[in-house]
This record gives sequence, structure tokens and C-alpha cells, in this order.
Amino acid sequence: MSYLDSLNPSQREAAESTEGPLMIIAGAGSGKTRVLTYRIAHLLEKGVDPFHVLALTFTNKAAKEMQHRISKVVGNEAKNLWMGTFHSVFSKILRVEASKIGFPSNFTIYDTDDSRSLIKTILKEQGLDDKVYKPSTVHNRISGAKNRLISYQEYLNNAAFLEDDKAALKPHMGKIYQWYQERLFKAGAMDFDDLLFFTFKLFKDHIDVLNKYQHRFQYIMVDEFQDTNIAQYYITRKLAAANRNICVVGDDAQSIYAFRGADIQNILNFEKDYPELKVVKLEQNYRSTQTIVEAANGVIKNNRAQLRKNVWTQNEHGEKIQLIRAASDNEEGRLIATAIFESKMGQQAKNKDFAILYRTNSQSRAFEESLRKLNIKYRIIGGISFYQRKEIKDILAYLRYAINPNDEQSLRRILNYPKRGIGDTTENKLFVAADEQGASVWDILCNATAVFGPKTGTLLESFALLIKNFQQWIAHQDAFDAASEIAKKSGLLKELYDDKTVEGVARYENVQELLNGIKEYVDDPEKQDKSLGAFLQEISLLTDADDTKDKDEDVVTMMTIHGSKGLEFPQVFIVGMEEDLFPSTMMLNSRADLEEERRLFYVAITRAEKKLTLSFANSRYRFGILKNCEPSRFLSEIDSTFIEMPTKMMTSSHFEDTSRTIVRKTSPIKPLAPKSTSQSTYIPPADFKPSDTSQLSNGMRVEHPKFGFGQVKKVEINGMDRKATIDFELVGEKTLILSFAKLRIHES
DNA sequence: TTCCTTAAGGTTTTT
DNA sequence: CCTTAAGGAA
Repeated sequence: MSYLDSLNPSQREAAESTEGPLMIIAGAGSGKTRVLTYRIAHLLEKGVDPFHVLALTFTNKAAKEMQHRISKVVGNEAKNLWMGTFHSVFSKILRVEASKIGFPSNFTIYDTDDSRSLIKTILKEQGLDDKVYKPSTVHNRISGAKNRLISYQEYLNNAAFLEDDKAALKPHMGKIYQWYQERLFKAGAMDFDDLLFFTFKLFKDHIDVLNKYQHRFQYIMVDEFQDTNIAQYYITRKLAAANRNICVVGDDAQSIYAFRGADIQNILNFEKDYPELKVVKLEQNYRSTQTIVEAANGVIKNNRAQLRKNVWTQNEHGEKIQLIRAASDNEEGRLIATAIFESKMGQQAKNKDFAILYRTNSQSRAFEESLRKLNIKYRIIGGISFYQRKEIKDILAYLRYAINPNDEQSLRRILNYPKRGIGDTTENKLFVAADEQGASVWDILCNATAVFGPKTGTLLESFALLIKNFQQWIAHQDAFDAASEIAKKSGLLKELYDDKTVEGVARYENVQELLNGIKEYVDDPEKQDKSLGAFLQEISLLTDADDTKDKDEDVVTMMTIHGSKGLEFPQVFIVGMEEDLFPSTMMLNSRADLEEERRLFYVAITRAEKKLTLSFANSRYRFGILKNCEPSRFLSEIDSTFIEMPTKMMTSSHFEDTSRTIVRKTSPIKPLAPKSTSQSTYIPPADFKPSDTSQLSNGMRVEHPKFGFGQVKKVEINGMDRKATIDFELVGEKTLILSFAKLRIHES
């Protein structure tokens, strides 16, 4: 067992503790994947049947990667391990057991777009205002409920929820949840959250099914445990209940998906649920330089909620962190591209050594342009994924609908595309007729002349006939043959081919690429089931991060920080380090949100191996208009000893805007308000230092670096946070959360 | 029913 | 800035 010798003592302990509950707290870059890999390999060498091992990962790619690494150690046996994301593993189980919960086994999986548009149609039908019930908000609310395993029945019976909704002026929220759910059921469809919700329900209501899978999965491993939600945790807990061989791996400092329902509470509950729990901490970082590790530690220290952990490294100090200040977002792009160019020249670095990480996808544009100008190849991960493109969704809608003719969302997409003279009026009439007669829309379609008369009726029936043909092909041909035939006969291919604009050609090529993808799938000897249904199943849960093709290509990688989780690069650029962008405006409402944002920064920093560069711009286009920006508060959380000053003009505060330095006075005399840029109207003196605000009380005179002088009106305690209402001379009354408002007290 | 013009609104992160 | 929804004319 030579491979175990390559582990350090705590890694080795984690890998060898195979029986009973185990929690591995794995700091960034501490060799987590390695430990998991060896742990599974070790299990198999001990004689555990791979069929009895389940490993749940965050992305399909992570699963594939781990499987690959395990097979290097133990060989072919690794193929029989169950590895995948929660969603993909559970959807497989649900396909098999669908009839138990009343779903067809070929149920369709609705992605976020499908869910939103279903909500939209429901709102329209019910005459509810989609400005009040914004589909995205409604969807989030429903999703939040499902992630906490709350059914619509329970929702409607819960006074607190109903009160909340009433207070938010959305009293019908619970009803919409019900309608939405009923509609999904009728369409034979599940959304992402249902894959978890119904798996839990299946295990809860069918003890025999649960027993079967408990026996099947005798050893369970959960990666990225800090990002699991309640539903995911409860399901795994149920599965592990018989054998109690459950191992979770996570790092609370890297929890960045609370907005999606992830709950750090799971870590605490885990300790309660398994009193015999063994905890192993992996604290030695093998990835980054000391400078990077310590800078990251300094940042995360500002968070209150965290487990005790001491990440350290034996690596060299390495280069200091670079800071780049740009005048505009475009200049930021230029400076970063130039920095990459020069680094390539000077150090013979490769393109693939670099990553540019940003908070929002929309920031990628400036970098794309600049890199292209310098002839540096790049790849963008995320953004609009391939499968979300309109032309791809259109084709898939045909395929999906032929497989499941109850799928209303797909039907609406393709009924009149390409144009076949079936307009909105007819479409609505179709759904109303189905509702009145208690028949399915598909039944009405097949006998449309009876309802619509000969003219429109014939149009509809010929559409139904088209679909019936498709069903024949799907039943008798492999995925590729059926799909190409459908693309042709639906008229879609021609429609796109006839469009000779640049975008039109690109769309046509995208469809070709999809077909190539299907061909590849069919030709893959590993795939057992070559049917179109099997293919659709597989792709409906793919992620951008799962796009594996040419991953070794020598290109600069650009992506959001979220997308970068689990990856590492020799040189990392974290760009757009500005207030309201990172941390995002949306995350400033509570301490918890700000802490999540800070963890996101921590994740970003710890992606870097050798060199880290941070950048911000003084102005940036947002919604087409130029807006001024201030440097992010996170910059000041990095100890200045780790930072390389860009020029010697920068002194006390390393990220100061020099154009404003001119106005600055050393005395705390209130300066004249400069011409208003964004909301910043006050320039703090250079020696501004926040005071301890624990004794803050009414009537005190205080100074804020952004809002200027003011008088305290009210101090209140709100849960974990203390808040103060302050009447500022320049900007009026503001309520600030004291734990992160920087205030200087001037006794008066 | 379709096509064109105009208006409004939207950027957080994703399985 | 860009995309999508809505409203009006052919």
C-alpha cells in the first residue's frame, strides 16, 4: 500500500478511517481530493465491493476526475463505483422508482428557464401581476421551500409562511406553489429541486425502497459538504442510517452557496447526529505560497462565524500580491491582458497558467477584447451555457416533447416554431379545451378538427402527426439518427440555415455541434443505452464546469469565482475589486451575506499557487452608463505587508484613488463636499481610524468615512447585529450595522 | 397571424 | 448596453 505512504499523518488518518462516521475539515489546497481518492482506493483494497460505495460530489466533472484517479490506483473496478452529483445520482434512482411516486420513468427535468416560464404562464392564467410576483422571486421562494423539504401542503398550512407572504404583499405565493407543483406533475416533469424533494419523499414513504438503497450504499462519501442543503443532508442521513459509514468532507470557510439553500448548520447537525463522530482536520496547504496563504487567512479572520482552523504551509514566501488600479473597466482589461503578455514573455509562462476570476459573468467582456487584441487565447467558462442557447433549447424541446408529450413547456416552445400558422389564440384555446374536457393537451391535438374545425384543426393534427413520426424514429433508431432526422423534418435546421447573418450561421453551427455531441455519445462504447431518452437524461444535469472537452488546451481561463471552486492556477487575477460589485450590492443587507461574500473572496485568493494579482477600476459601465466606483473594502483586509505597491505615490492606504488625494487634508476639518460622484460625497482625512463602537450611544457625534459627520439617533440590537441609526449632515438618516460600519467617535 | 417598432427593465452567484 | 415584452399595422 505504497500510496498511503505519500500522505501526511492527518491525511493518512482520514484515508484509513473507513468505518463509522467521519468528518474531514479540509482547508484550501490541503490535498482533499487526494485523500478522498486514496480513501476509496483503500476501501476497495480492503475488499469492499465497489457496488457498495457511493460518492456524492458537487460537479459531474469532479466525480469523473476522482473516478479516473481511483482507477489509476485500483484499476477497472473503479467503474462500478456510484459517483456523481446529488442531482444526477438521485435522478437515476428516481427513474427506476418513478412509478412509486406517480411519475412516469421518462419524466422530463425542467431547468431554471423552464421553471420560470411555467411560473409565468401560471401567473398569466391566474391574472396575477408578474411585477408583484416576479417569476424569479417566486421560483426562489418555492425552491427555498423544497430545499427545506416543505411541500406545498405544508406551506399552505404554515401560518408563519402565509404571514410572511402577506407582509411581503404576495399573499398568493403558497397557492402559486401548489399550482406550479400540480402543473409539473401533469406535465410529467420535475425541476432541479424536485429531484431532491421526491427522493426524500420516496425514501420516507417507501421503507422497502429505502432499505434496498441502504443495503446498496454501505459506504457513503459527501464532498463539498459545506455546500449541501437540508434536503441533501437528510437524504444522505437516511441512506447512511443502517451502516453509519458516512464520511463528509468540507471547509466552512469555502461555503459560498447559501443563496442556493446550502446550510452550514449541516456541519453542526452532523456532530449532533453522530456522537461517535471522528473529526480529522487537514490544515497543511500544499498549493500556495506563504504570502497567499497568510493573506487569505487574514481575510477570513474578519468573519465571525467559523470553525477553528489553522491553515499553514511550508512553501516559500513567493511574490507579493500585485495591486492594479485602472481608470475604467476597459483599462482594467488592457492592464490585465498586458500583465499576462509580459509575464508570458519574461517567465515563459503558458496561457493555461493564468486565470481571470470575476464576481459576475458580465465582467468578462473587457478582458475578452483585450486578450484578443494581444492574440492571447482564452476560454470562458459559464455565462450562457451551450444548452441554454435558444437554438439548442428549441431542438431539445422537439426531442423532449416527442419523448414526453405531456411536457407543456416544450410544446409551447415548438408548437409554432418554425411558423406553421398556429398563433397565440389557437395555443391558448388548445390548453383551455384540454382543461374543460379533462383531457390531455396531446389528446386534443390528435383530434383537433373536432374542436377547432377543419382549418386550424388540420394544422394542429398535422403537427401531431409530425410528432408521432418522431416517436417512431426514436423508438427504432439510435439517438443520433433520430435526432438528426428530427432536426431536419421539424424544419428547424432549414430555418437556421436560411438565416445568413453572422449570428444565424453561428446558431446553425451550434445545432451541428449538438448533433456531433449526440454522435459522440452514441459511439462511446461505455454507454449502454444509445437511445435518445438516455442521452437527454444525461445532458439535462450537465454543468458548465462539466464541459470537459480540450481541458488541456493552452488557454487563459476566465470564469466567475463560484465557477473556480476546486480549481487551481499558478497565476490568478481577481478583478473588479470594487464596492457594490465585490462585495455585491445585493449582499450588503446582513452580516451573514457579507460573510458569505468574504468567503467567496477567500475562495478566490486560495485558487492561486504562485502569484496573485488584484485589480479594480475607478469607473465602470453599468447598464450602459458610466459609474464611479470605490475600491472594495476587502482590499483593506489584506495586510499591506503582503502587497506590492503599484507606485511610490501610494502611501498609507495602498488602494487610494490618487485623484482624490489632492483634496485630502490631514486635519479632521470637514472638507467641502467635492462634486458628487456616485453616492460618495465625503472624503475622510488620511488619518481616519475607526473607533471601538461597543459603547456607542444616543447623541454621540460620529464620523463615517463615506457619509461624513452625524449624530447617533438610535442604537438597537437585532439578533447577532447591533445597528445604529445616525443622522448625517450630508446624506441624512442612515441605519448602519455596527460590526462593519467604520465609525470614529468624536465626543461632544 | 405575423412582423415591425418602441419601451422597459435588467447583472449576483448555479445544481 | 443589451435583451425581451408589448403594442400596433399589414
